[in-house]
Amino acid sequence: MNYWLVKSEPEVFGWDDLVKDKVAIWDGVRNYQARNNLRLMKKGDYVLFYHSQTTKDVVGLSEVSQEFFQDPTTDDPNWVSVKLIPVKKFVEPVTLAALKANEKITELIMLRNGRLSVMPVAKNEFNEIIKMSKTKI
DNA sequence: GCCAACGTTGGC
DNA sequence: GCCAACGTTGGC
Repeated sequence: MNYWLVKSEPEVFGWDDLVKDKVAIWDGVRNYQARNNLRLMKKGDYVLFYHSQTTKDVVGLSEVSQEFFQDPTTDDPNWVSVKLIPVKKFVEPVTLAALKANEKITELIMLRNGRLSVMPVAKNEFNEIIKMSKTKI
């Protein structure tokens, strides 16, 4: 099983929207690196859900419910989507500042490349983030 | 609102 | 194939 993190602007599509809709089609990705990561996602992989721009925190855990398929918002076969379902809202959101301050979190791509919207997370760092969220999975 | 970082585009 | 210019993202 692999671990991932996706970024979303809550004003466009936030955690509450995911819960309300019960499933999200993760479409509109137009970046090759992010696209490559979408293609590597397997059903059942855990996906951290991060709110960019506003609160800048990881707010919950989601899961891949369907592996990649043609992005329905374009006919260009370069672009793919996956489906995500909510697993659990974090008891305490994990802020970007807290991630930066945690010495155990060193590889997280977001801390170096602020622009990538879909990225892998190392297992030990994933576990650390879950621990920081005070949430039982 | 500004600016840094980075990806993409297009001229050569 | 290189590199400058430009656009976009996202933190501050």
